[in-house]
Amino acid sequence: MTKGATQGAARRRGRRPGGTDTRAALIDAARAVFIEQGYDGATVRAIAAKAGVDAAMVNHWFGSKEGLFAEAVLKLPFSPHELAERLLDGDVDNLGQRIVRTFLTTWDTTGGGVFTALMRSITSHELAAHVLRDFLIKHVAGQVLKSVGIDHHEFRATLVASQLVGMGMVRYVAQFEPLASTDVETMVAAVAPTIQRYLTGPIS
Amino acid sequence: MTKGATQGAARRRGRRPGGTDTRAALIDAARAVFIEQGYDGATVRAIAAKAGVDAAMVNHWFGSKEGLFAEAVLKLPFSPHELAERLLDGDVDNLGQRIVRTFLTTWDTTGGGVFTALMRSITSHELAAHVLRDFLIKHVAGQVLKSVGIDHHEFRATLVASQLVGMGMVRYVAQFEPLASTDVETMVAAVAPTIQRYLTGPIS
DNA sequence: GTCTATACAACGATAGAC
DNA sequence: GTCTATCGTTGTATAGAC
Repeated sequence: MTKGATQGAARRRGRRPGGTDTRAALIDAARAVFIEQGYDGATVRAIAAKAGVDAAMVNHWFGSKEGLFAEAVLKLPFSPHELAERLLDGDVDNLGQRIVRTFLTTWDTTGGGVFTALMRSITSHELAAHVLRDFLIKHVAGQVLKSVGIDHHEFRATLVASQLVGMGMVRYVAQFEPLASTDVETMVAAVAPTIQRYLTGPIS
Repeated sequence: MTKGATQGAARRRGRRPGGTDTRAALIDAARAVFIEQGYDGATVRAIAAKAGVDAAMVNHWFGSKEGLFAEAVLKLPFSPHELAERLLDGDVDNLGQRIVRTFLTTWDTTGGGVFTALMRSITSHELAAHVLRDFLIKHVAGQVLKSVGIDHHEFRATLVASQLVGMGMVRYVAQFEPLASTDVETMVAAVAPTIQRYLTGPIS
């Protein structure tokens, strides 16, 4: 659209003059459209149109729609190493609070639409669930729980994930009130004890 | 819908002999296919084939695919009153346990695919989220929490929902191990205290 | 001159509508 | 059944960078 899809006359064939980065434009457009429409709802043509290029460019640069999806949506907007470090910076007894607070502020500021897109991808595209699982378990949960150093750390990790995912589903996707509009600190007070118990408390 | 007036004598041609109810057969088939494939994945043709009728019948009876979806999926064969009664049959101190156990045994026996379908509908179909929310909050959560009789019952209800939805997402949709394979009683031991605190404990 | 990023046309499949 | 629209994808000619 604003990207200069058709600048007055018909788009010219051939290589564009220097500086344009079709690949990056496609990733930006794909992120937006996948977020809005979901994997199946997003069409290659719509993404290409938003990027101001031809649909064939998707196959040229990413091989397929699925390749573009992997590049655009599954490359999350945060560094797992940074995240783990930030969570571990402090007392283990407050880890639950930091996790809930970080989770909510992160997704609140990104608008929640990204989280919805992620859930939509997971529910409709088996590949996404697998990739996300490996990513989370290996790079975030693994690092954090190794530092906590306690038994059943894999089970505890999935328990933590369950409460966080559910909180995101209710807050961002389904938007059940009043939870969807509850301020972050109230949420921390309510949910952090749950996370803390899953991390370091008795679970059986 | 756009039916009713046209189901008289004008539709004689091709009508099946005695007793068969194409409309009901379509709803049954649609329920199964929508559950299995999600809204986008379910095709009108597949539904019609399962019902043993022509695809044109969908348009005839329900106007469109979306009309059929509304009739089939959003009217679940589900008794909220029964559910609420079953949950309330016992001590309030064990309510968390009963909720987790009922949730898991219900969805475990239906295979988990149904839960996935529900989440898929919610994430991809805004209408479904609204209808489901009203349904749950009004008929199930409302009744249960009124009996518990405590402050902030709406907030508590959404907190409970968040843990249950998240547990289902991890167990049935994303299938994160080991939670996905953990037996029901171990899950109850781990998660019930969370639910119980959301219901009757301090949350702020 | 060579390479390649690009646009365009068209294909086969498949959907919902009529 | 047929029609029409649209999907993801592929083949190919070409404009421009190097």
